[in-house]
Amino acid sequence: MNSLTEENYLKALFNLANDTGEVNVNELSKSLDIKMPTVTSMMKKLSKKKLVHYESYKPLRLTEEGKKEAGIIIRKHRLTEMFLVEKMKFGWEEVHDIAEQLEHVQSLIFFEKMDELLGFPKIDPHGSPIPDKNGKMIWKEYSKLSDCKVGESVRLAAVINSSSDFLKYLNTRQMQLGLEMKIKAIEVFDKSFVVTYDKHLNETLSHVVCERLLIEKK
Amino acid sequence: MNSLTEENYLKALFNLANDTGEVNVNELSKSLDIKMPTVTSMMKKLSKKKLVHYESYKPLRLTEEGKKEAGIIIRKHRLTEMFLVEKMKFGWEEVHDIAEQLEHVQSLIFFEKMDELLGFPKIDPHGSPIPDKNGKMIWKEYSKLSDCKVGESVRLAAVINSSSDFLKYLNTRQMQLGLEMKIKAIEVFDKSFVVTYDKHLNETLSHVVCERLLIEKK
DNA sequence: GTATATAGTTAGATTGATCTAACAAAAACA
DNA sequence: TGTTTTTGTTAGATCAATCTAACTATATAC
Repeated sequence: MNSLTEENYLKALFNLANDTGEVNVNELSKSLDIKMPTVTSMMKKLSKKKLVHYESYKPLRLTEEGKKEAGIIIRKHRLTEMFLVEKMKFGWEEVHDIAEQLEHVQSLIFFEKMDELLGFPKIDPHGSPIPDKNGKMIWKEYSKLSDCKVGESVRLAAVINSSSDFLKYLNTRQMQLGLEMKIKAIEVFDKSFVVTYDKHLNETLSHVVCERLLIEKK
Repeated sequence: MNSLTEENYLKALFNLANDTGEVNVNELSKSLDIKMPTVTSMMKKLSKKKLVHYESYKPLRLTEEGKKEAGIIIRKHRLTEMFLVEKMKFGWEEVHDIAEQLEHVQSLIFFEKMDELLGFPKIDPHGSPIPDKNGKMIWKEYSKLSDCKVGESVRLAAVINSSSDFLKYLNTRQMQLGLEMKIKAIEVFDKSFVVTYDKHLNETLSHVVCERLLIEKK
């Protein structure tokens, strides 16, 4: 059994891991807002528990067991977010903070029941995949809207870094997952996009926004 | 903000309080399975936070503020139990342990949403009253089945000390809140009751069981 | 009403999670 | 390549929550 604190370290390691699965102590420290010496000592502890590969001055890596544990926590988080949106009628911009607390509930049956009531969803309200019971998660390869070209028709599949402010911004523009839109123009000087969807005929999206919108091409 | 640990002490104090609101250090220690010196030091801490009246060698009492905080935790616990039973289809014998974890979630809006979805229930699945947002709770005065007489017709209104084993015992006998039954006989030697309800024409209930069943007379 | 048992407190140690200060290694820079 | 900056580690302190051992006050019992 891992402590709540340990769970937070595992989750952060999982989320920060780059393509090779490596995370620096400094990144982790910043992400958790915990000073580096504290992080180092926790890494030694998790290393002793065989959850993290730790060697002095080397980048951190989760072990297979560590990945599994982290994946299960993320599973709990995302199932909870889905439950909050689908069954409790919260907005997608409200659920992150609540899920952050519920993800530490130990009762497995609680989350299995959620899963069942939701019909075993594969993605959360922000389009992120929900890991299976073994913590395994399958990432679908989406493109960023910012990498698309003029004239393309796309479907909004997921959002990156789903902060409340960003999601509220999308809400005010009636943008939600599944939305189909067409790229009318791309401004050269600031890389902003002009798109059309539903009743929005000329909505301008800044480059910052387009980088956070993941889409499927139609 | 109180720590999870502090919340557990407050809740225990609330639940153990007798009619005068007093609790002994020893009782609290046993109830929480925490040694007495630890309890003493926590009481000094909560006293500094104005949540408990503490004087050396005197019984403990929650302050008004302490009662409020404790009441709110119990509100969260009982709303959660109700939600788990009504909306997530758990059995009443399964929900205590899960609610024990969820009651520490800080998000107030989460519990207000539960309350709303449940239609603002006044009692939990075991018949215990749900405190209001200020932690205030109104106890209805019920009788114990064990205090009733032969021939009386009663309605099951609540159960005391709703341990999983006890509730499973009731389940196997198709006993649930609202059940109407008639007392056919009381055995003198062991104070067991013979009752009739639904299709059960001669169900025998031990004295221990009858003491845990709270009823309204019809 | 003294002796004994029970309940409660004090003192001091331990563990987990954090910090700061000081130092060491690795990376970036010039 | 040598210096500076950034990153990471070690050592030691602090705080919350727990414990045991030893002591004290209150309650119970004869």
